[in-house]
Amino acid sequence: MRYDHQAIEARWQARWQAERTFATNEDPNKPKYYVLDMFPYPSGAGLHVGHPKGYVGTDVVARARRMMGERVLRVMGWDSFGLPAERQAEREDRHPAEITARNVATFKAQLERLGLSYDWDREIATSDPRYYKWTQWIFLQLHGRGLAYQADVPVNFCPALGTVLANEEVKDGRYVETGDIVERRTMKQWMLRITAYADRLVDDLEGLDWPEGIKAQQREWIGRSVGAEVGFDVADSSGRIEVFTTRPDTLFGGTYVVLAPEHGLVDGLTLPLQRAAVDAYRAEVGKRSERDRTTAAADAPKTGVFTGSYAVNPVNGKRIPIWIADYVLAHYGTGAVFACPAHDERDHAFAKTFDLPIVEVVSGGDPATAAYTGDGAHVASDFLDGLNNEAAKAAVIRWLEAQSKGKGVVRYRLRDWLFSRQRYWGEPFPLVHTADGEVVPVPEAELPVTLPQLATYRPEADDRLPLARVSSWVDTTTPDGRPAKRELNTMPQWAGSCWYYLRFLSPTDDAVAWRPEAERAWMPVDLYVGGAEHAVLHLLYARFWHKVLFDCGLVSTKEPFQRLFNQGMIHATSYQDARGKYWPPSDVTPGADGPVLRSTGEPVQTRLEKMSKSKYNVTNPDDVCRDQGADALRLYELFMGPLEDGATWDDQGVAGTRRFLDKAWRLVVDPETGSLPRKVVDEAVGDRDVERALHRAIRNLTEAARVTLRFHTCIADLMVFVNEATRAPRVERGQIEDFVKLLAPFAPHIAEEMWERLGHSDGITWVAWPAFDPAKLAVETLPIAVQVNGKLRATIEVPVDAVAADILATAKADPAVAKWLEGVTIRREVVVPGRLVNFVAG
RNA sequence: GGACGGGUGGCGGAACGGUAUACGCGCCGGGCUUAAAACCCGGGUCAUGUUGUGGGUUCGAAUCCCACUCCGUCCA
Repeated sequence: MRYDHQAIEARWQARWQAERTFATNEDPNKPKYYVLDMFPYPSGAGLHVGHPKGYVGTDVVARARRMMGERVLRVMGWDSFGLPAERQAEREDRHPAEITARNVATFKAQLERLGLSYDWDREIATSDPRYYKWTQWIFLQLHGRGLAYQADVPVNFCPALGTVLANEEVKDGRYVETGDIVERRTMKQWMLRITAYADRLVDDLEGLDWPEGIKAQQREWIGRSVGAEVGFDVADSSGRIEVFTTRPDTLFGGTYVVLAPEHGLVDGLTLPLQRAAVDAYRAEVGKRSERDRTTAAADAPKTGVFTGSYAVNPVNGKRIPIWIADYVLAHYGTGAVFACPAHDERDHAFAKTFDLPIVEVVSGGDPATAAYTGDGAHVASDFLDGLNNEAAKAAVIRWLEAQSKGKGVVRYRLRDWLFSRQRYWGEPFPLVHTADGEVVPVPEAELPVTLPQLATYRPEADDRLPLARVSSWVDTTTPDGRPAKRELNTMPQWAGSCWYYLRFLSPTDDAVAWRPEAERAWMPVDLYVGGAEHAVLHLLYARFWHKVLFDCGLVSTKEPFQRLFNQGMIHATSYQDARGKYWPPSDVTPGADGPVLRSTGEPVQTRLEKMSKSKYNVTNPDDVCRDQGADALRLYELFMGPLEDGATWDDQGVAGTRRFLDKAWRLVVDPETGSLPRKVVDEAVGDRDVERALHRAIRNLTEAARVTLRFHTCIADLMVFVNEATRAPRVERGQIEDFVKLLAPFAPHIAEEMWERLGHSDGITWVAWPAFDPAKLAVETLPIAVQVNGKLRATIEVPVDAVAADILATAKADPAVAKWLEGVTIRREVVVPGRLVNFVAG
């Protein structure tokens, strides 16, 4: 009786579905655990084996924790609004909803085949009117709090798509998804005031159990800098230069001012004698990209030109020269800086190059040789003398404000969120516009504002928005009966994913977005797993909405996602010829010096890349499930290495985990008889190796499911158990049962089958997790390494309770050790209990 | 240019101050078999060297510290 993965997997999946095995347990007496996968955008391409890596990891956590007696919320849904479906709809001349439904069905079938223990009764899709009703409702909460506003803003307009894109979607003048050209246009757009929450978005990162790198990226994205805006009067003129600085405490050391070459005041400040040099410099700088200018190393040669004019340092009245230089950028800060070469590296390099004065105002360094940016007592700074950096900053800001020469300001790199798109396949805004320009919210009772049917989704030459084409939809009335037109923009794709984790709490309730008691019962998300590519945008937007909802009293936690974990990407080998064309592996064959094209013998380059259909390096999980089984695939996904690391797909690897399952199967099913092997017995056997292997696995697995998520070593432990149990002449039935329980989170189908064959009829999902017994790891004797001067010379076996003196005596008696101790004086004897002894001799 | 990871057998990785390479892949040899697949067993003794390179701390460093170097990811 061989292990027939297809029959077993089909059978148990059917049974789980029929019995609603994974329906969420809401027993309030159990500890709660909300484990969430970042839900996918259901693309037309379907899943490849890279997608489910995180899902399998969370499934192990969910299944293990259920067995540990916790109530687990484990759900899946679809981020199903978005441009790709709209474009696919154009190509196929079908409705985006139809395309989306088809893609969702494909994704869902693929996920179901993996045996993931989702509570499918809670499935949601952001493009479902029952869902986006509430997205619109949340928008109204933001609107009502003054956090949504319209503004004429320069936007990234993509003519090919007929829509505006967020900054994050544009790189080097092109849409990151398609490579279409993007241009700047000024348009009236909806904005969300995320900047109002900037401080809290930075500060509340503190208590989150997130990877440090992700927190750092969010902080950097928000880019809070605390400093001052300081006015420098232009000498002999009425002009004034506004300067932003994070180091106002060093104002007394300011020896010149630098403007960006593009700064509006430059023309007026340039004296006739300097005109030619300034113009030439500006022309030169114009040729360099901003990227170039900021990338220049701190020690790169500094360039710049004196304008001929002087400014007055507001703190000491000194006349200081005004320069222009490319290291100052026009639209960063105010486009102007005051330079304190003693305490800023770039200013220092600049001052050295042009022989400008360097005045030390913070003690602790040597300004003649390098800028000192650390803390220290201020000197030569009048009323700041003796203060440290922090105190001096506060003091100088107070002084500037009192003198009306400046003020303390906090600047952010973060901009308000451009929230409208000129697309069809997104949430309509629940707003109408009256003829006199009033914006009126649609009453909550009339939500959702559903999308109308359109004949075509293609952008038209007149740049009219898609929704403008349906006048019966556009023309409406305000609640008090005045004629009005509906808002024609739709929301960006980020909208739906900003709050989906809340909808999962009561997904079928049409009366509320989520039930408050369910929110209190489950939030926050205990473990959120997804790709690091969402480090900034999705996670920042969702945190922002969550905080607004918190302020509205609609959620009880400040933050939505307590622990964040990023799974690594799966790569696979791709083959590219000299022209850059990709070839499928079937067209490539090994040659004398590396792989070549089968057809022409032309050499091809191999690279490890992210899986992608266009690179012909995808592996479809359906194929793996068919050939090796979902259980073998699940095991391999996790066995490849640490969950957070990238890994390379290798078909041989799945064969390995499949072999492991075959071997495990034979522990429970005798291939000859089809029943339990004779070696599995009910009485105690007392095989310490088997027992130790089992409890090592229990300990490691328990820890992995609770904390570490280091499942690859757990699988190794399960393999060790199987190897030990296979080798042993007799094994206790209880040990086999415990092993099957441990296997269940990883390979649930085969585990269910084995569990049933062991005589249990009620399924393994809710069976109690095995208890770890440290005594079972105990041994009678221990191998002790014996080192002489740190080098291993022998290994001795001693009783666990041996005292140091006995261990040393045994060690010295060992011939291999004695040889090295002959004729030398032992100066020190190091004994590490249970580990080693080291003789330091000389 | 900056930030964050990371360089360990032929390969993925384990160990994260105490016997470096658990577990798996591949390869080689042997067994079983008429043969193959599957499966099972084995892959070294002593010495020396050895975890990207160089230095430091320590009785002892893959592990901690410093410098360098290379690779990856993100940000500019």
